[in-house]
Amino acid sequence: MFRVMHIEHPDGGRSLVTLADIAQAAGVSIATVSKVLRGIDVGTSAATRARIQATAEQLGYRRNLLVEGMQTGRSLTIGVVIPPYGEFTRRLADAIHGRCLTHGLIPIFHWAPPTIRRSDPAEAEAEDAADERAVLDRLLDRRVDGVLLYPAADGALTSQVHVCQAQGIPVVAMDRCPEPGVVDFIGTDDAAGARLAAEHLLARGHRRILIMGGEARYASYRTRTAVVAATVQAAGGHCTIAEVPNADLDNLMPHARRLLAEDPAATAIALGTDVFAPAVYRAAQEAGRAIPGALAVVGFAGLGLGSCLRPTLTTVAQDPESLGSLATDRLQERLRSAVTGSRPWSILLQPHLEVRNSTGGGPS
Amino acid sequence: MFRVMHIEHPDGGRSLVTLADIAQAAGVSIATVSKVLRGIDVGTSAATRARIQATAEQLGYRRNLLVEGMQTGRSLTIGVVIPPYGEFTRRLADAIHGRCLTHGLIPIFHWAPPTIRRSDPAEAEAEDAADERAVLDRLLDRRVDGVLLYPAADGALTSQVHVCQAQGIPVVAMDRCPEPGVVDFIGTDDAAGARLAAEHLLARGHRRILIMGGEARYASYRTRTAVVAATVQAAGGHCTIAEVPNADLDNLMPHARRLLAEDPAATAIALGTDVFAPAVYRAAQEAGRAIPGALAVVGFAGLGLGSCLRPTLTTVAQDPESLGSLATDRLQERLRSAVTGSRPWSILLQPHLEVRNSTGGGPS
DNA sequence: GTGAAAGCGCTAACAT
DNA sequence: ATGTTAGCGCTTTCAC
Repeated sequence: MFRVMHIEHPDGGRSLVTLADIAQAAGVSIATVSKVLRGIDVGTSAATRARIQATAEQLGYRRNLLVEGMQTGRSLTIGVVIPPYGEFTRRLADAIHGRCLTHGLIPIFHWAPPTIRRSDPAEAEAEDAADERAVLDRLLDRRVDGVLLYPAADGALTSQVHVCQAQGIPVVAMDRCPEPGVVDFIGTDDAAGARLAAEHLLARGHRRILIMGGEARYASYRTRTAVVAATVQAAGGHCTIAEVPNADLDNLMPHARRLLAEDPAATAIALGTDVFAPAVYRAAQEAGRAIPGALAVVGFAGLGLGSCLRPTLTTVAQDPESLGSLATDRLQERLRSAVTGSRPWSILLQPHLEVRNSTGGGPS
Repeated sequence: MFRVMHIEHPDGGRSLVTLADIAQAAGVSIATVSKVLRGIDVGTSAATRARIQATAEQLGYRRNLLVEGMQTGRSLTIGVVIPPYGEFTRRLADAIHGRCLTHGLIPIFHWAPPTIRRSDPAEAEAEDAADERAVLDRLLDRRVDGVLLYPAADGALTSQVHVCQAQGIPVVAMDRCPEPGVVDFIGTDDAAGARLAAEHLLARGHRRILIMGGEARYASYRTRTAVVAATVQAAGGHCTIAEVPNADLDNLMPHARRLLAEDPAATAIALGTDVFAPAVYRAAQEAGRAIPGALAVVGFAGLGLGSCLRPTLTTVAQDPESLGSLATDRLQERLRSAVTGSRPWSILLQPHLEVRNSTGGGPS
């Protein structure tokens, strides 16, 4: 096979130019070209350096990261496993992507394929786990240098984390933790957030409070529900709690109606997630209860949705941007200090209360 | 459930199992292992095959796609360039990802880094272009097999498309076209959508109609605005048009207010995108105009936002899922038939009207 | 200062 | 039915 080499202007038809091509064109060895192009200073003369740079540029050379990756054992990619659940994860992904670019890494995103929901939760969970496993394997096949994990549930993927660690591939878990203390973890302080929500309602005089909590199999939702309830009760209030599945508006409505009906004397409702808000708003409307007059609502997440709703939703705002940035930066550190450096690291981001109209506060 | 493997690797643990390891353990040659593991039938005996499979499994072999990619010239990855503009692109990305998995490909997403908005549009555009260029280059460095492109604007990236094509890397453009007729393209039929919107308003008796159009430098927005106006005028109606930048709620408000004030006799407004709706809703409220009673609103996009708003937003619904799936499938075809197969392909998806409350129709 | 040479882990012709 | 032999494009000693 012969190689056709055109010398054209920079943007011209660049085909697969190799170091060998440059070496030949510049009259030096491949080794020298390699060193110069990667900025490794072994005392190459300025003249040679310039000539090589120019030749490379002229031939339209592009590094081959597949080969470099194989060669150096560093593919300059990281794997990111995220489920496709909407705005939160999207913002998270954006943040990760941004930080990766500044680190010269490229993230390979792998949202676990949307699982067909089984009626049997255990079955569904098993399937989720299998999916995520497969996904992680595919990432490892690509020889990613590290992995950012957003497990489907707490405790998911522990075995996969071990596989990674055994291979010396750093892992940072986000939002949900596969195995506390064993892997770097960064999440949100749900307890603190729940306290903010509860105290806000208490401060506004509410004592009978509904809690529309998310699925209890997620630690985040468990914590939020429990802490709101505890805080309210400690203040002499009373809570009525419902556990509600993650679903779309239509499927959420029955739950919302039922909960509102369960304690008509309740004057406020705390949500496990902003996602429940539209259903609650509509159910309240159906029941002829004005928000915030007859029912105050506080969400959890800080999604954009909250400011679209009328009245705007008071919510405990999380910070997916920081979550993503910090996780990425941490992973990068692990990557740099090669091996198992310091102890696993575990930090919780503090959410803050975004007071808006659904609790009678805020501007606009 | 999971099997614990205590295979101490001679290499000190860090390095992964290679074909050579398997070959040695199974007492065969590397080539045979390679063939068996890739399912290439050259008449290998069932016994050998089984032995190799078992050994590979036992040693926990994982293929090295970096090497395979270098070797075969097919990295089994595709590059996806998408700007980070929210729900639409997120749904698009999801669809792409899903289809990639079924094709055994892995998408490498690269949303162009959010540009700092320059006051000078030309400058901003130049910057966008530079960003996207860099992004595409990074993808090519990774030796992606193909590229899915969502250009920042029509006509963007044309030179990059040529680079790809010169290298034999298939490109499919989505939603906006770098260069009609030169590259595979799939988009939405904006004209048809605009007609749907206009005819809907006309059918409801509206004759004085406001158009809050998106930035005219995007062909989509230009088309939507022009076709709505033309359709309305053809029916003897009258339009007042404003071009509005893509911005957040606060920055949108002045535009919305101004437009509403400009023709107080107008009874309806057509939006270039659903994103404008919250601002219009608020401006209408400020002006004491009820929706849909005193002002009918029709959006364009079909975002989830529309069903959160009260009243729910009638909108021309696009279909990012189909867009992504079709684009991916098309790229896959190009990948299979190796070289420049058939003529560039260009199709437009038909949007449909989602009638909801903001025009006085629909349920709920 | 620069280059020759030995791989990296794998695929793919060609032998046997 | 299986093994041998070249590479792929690059990095990395270690000579000259």
